[in-house]
Amino acid sequence: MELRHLRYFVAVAEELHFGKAATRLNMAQPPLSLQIRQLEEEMGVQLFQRTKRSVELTEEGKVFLEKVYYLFKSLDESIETVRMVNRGEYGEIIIGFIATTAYDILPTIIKHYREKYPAIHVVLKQLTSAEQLSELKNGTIHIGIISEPTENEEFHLQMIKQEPMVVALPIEHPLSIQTDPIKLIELANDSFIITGRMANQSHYDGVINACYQAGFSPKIVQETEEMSTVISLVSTGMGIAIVPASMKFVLQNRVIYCDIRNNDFQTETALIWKSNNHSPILHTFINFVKESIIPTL
Amino acid sequence: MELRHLRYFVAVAEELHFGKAATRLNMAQPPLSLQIRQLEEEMGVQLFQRTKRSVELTEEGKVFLEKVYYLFKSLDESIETVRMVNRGEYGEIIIGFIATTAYDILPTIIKHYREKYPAIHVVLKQLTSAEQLSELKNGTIHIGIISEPTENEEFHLQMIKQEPMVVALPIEHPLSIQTDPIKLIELANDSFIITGRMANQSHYDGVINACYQAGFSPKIVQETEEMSTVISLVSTGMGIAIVPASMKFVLQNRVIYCDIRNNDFQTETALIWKSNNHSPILHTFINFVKESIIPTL
DNA sequence: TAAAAATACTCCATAGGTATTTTAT
DNA sequence: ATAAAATACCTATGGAGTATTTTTA
Repeated sequence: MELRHLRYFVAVAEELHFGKAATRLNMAQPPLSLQIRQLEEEMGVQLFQRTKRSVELTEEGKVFLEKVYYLFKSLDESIETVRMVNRGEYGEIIIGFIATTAYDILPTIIKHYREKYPAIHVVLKQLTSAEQLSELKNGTIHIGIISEPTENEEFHLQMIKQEPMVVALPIEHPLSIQTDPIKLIELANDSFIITGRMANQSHYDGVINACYQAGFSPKIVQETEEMSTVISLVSTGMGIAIVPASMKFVLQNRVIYCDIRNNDFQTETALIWKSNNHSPILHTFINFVKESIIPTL
Repeated sequence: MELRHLRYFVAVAEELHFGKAATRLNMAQPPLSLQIRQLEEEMGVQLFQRTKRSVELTEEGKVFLEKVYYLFKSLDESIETVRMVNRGEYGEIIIGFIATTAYDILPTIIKHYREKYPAIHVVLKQLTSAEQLSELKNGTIHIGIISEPTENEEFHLQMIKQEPMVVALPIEHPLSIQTDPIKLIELANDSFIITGRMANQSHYDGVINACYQAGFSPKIVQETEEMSTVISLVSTGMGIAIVPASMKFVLQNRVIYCDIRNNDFQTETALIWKSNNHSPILHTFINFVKESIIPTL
């Protein structure tokens, strides 16, 4: 049995006339009759009641016609789905991200991406930058959102955000009433809260380095896993912290965020993916981020 | 696109080797490669990642493989369903029946028929014998269960039950204590309750005729639509009735059923269908009734 | 260099065409 | 008499085979 037989069957079933069906199929009547007979023989069932002068569907034929309509519909949908996969509009993407992006850039990207590509199943995995590199390698995530953009021939990068660092102060801190940018050296005697070097290496090293440049070594009283925990501890008055500007909206009634004077210490957020991954879904996602998110920064 | 392309695609997708797939398909490798290329061209999508030394499915190919498995499964099921229609095991049968069979023969038939042919949707329509003949003609029922078997070249008949008539007496009736069969002439002065001639012509005429043969004309005090209403009225003491023996189980605590002496007045129940209807479901049903019900009578 | 897919070509099975017959209205 | 499907026979497309080349691990 071939699809040809089914196409011919539908034509004859709809026309109920071998001659007209043949015309519609751009073929002659005898081969059409032959093909229908072949189909009936293979199925072992009479599909049409032929009375030389008129053709009608048997009960078997009526049931089969409905089934064949459904089959062709399924086939068309299958092909369309495959084409969507090809255009990066259908499938699954597993996205790794660092915790700091969860409050700012990630929700925006995912919300708009889901709206534009509703047939793609998005899986989100919160990981450190280092973990993302290893998961990219073994294929358990397709793309990462990291904060330590280090160019490399194995991976491609796309910068998506550069933001300045700000100082987070408990509301009772003496500097919290100051409206001018703070000089880092003013914090030389403060207690610092910071995410651990394991959890966020670039941030840890960045803070240490910025303080060193300012002429002091920060006194670290507490390390945490998450940036949000840092803010939470600042709010209790345990100490101060240097955090990306995007954290400004966390606990803003109990924590004061101050800009840093002459600051060139920034945190950079980038997309990262394996350079040999040519999956259309991945590249649709990358292009989506490039086109829709970056211009709004 | 033909089913051939899909069959070949499945073979290559499962073997991930054109040579082995060709062997499995009992064909040579080059035409197989050609057919797969044709399929990819028609779909406008790469299904395999060929690297001369190894073949693997692309993301598109993986999705398509699942869809194609489903398509072949649907096709197989469709063909099997059509064959079931052909064997009279799938579809719908609309059965007309007279009210008297609803208490006895009909439930038994339908219960066992449904068990044996669960894929057939049974529709039941209670109609008079006359109504069944007209509904058979216009095709709104497929088979009837009637009580006026009149042979005819347009219809075929199959007797399914012959049962004697009995007398239904209210419990307070003088004859109700009698255990011997009643002579009809003993009922000459009784009030008769009977189903109307419109509702059940053969029964009405049969009762009149039986009384006439016994030497009297029955005094009819009430006509009803349904035989069960007749029994109900008998139970109130309004009068007596002559009913088929199968009614014996209705209201048996308040109505006494007595056999009739030297009785040759019987009610006959038969299947009836259009002689030009060769639907397998219909004939499966007829054969089922012949084989399973008649031997139990 | 060896294994596997792609090319190049050849062949023939069968889908499809033409002419005609059969059959029912 | 006519319309429509079936039959008989012919043609040719393209599916499949054989031989060979290309490619890469």
